[in-house]
Amino acid sequence: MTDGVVERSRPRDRILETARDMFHKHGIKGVGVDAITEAAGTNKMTLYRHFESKDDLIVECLRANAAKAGAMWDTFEAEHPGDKLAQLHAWVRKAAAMLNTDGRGCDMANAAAELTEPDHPARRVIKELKEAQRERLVGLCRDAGIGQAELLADTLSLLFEGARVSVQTVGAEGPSTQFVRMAEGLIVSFRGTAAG
Amino acid sequence: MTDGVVERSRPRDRILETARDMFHKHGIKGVGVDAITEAAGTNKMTLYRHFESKDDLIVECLRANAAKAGAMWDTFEAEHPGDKLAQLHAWVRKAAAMLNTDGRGCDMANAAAELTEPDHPARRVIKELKEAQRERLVGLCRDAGIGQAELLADTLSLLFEGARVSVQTVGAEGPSTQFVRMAEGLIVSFRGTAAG
DNA sequence: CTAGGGTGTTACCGGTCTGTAACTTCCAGC
DNA sequence: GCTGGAAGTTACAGACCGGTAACACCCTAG
Repeated sequence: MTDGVVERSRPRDRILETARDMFHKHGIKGVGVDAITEAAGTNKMTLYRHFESKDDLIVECLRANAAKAGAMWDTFEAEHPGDKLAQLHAWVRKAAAMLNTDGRGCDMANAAAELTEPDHPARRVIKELKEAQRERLVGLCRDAGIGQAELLADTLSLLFEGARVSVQTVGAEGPSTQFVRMAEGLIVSFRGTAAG
Repeated sequence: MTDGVVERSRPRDRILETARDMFHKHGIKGVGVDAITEAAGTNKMTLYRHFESKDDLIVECLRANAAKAGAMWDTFEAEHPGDKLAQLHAWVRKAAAMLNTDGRGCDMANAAAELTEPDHPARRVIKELKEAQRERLVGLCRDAGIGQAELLADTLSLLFEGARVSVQTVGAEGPSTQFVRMAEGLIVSFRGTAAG
């Protein structure tokens, strides 16, 4: 078991953290609540005292993931204060780094692939959080002075999403190795036509 | 139940077809063998006479999917014989059409998201089939006289893959609506630098 | 008509799943 | 030291899972 995040903290936090890790590694339907609580060093009753159901736990995990991703954006601003173009390049580098360090794709995309029920509570939060991320990337492109900010942001976003999928299907030595080149080329290309 | 593909044909074919449909709609772990056989108008014993295990059935479904996708490529050649560039544009149109008619992503990508065991038999065939598809797209780009054929093919491939994921997470009205524009723009751009 | 293979039926195995009940233990605040 | 709430423990319910055994059936090839 490499899933033993059992530091001493409040049981709810340990459950949430452990669940995030295990859902990410093994998929949502690939992990039972028993396995989560055991790895978290607690028990099932405690889980159900803090979360209404497994579905509720899933939703909370997705929100926690989004919060962590949001914190990543703040580091871009901190490292390149005011320089939006540099932040965009930082995003590209960070994205590429994730492709090489994590063989699993985006948790939200994976969750959407697994949870097919149209009215599953996770589906609406996935949509909501993905849309928020898109807004953030669009804003970055726009503030970087790029004309067709939406189009560039969407293109970069789809490229990254596709690269994560590609890593999961053919591995990190496949088409995803070209991600940085693709992304940087796109940014250059869009900057060229930036008739603001 | 909309999963009733119960035309009269040999049980093995019905099982395979039904399983493909149900795996696609509900995910692999979201469908049990009982549900498949019932929808296929047969029973579990017959399934296990034709397939070694559920995993074996999964693999056969993926291969059948790939075969169907392969047939699609043949229609491009049939509709635009010899004209590789026209075939490439046909691929773009076909890809875009799939984004609007099918809210679920690529079966292989979804399977890779669900089947996390590193040595799952499906993983190697997913990789193998995806690599074959890549070869086909690279070949098309190259025969269309595009200089950096591999890079264009990989870029288009990642874009499409990402668009399918996007449809699954935020819906068909999200960034995927721009797929054709992105793809066509890329082809134009790569054709411009086609220093053959 | 008959033989035999493909198919259908029923029942079952052992395991796992989410979720709950009833009870005990621990520990911090007063 | 006492108390109250949070956490742990055990057992269980009810459903579903993949997979198998034993047997009855039907339909076609000879």
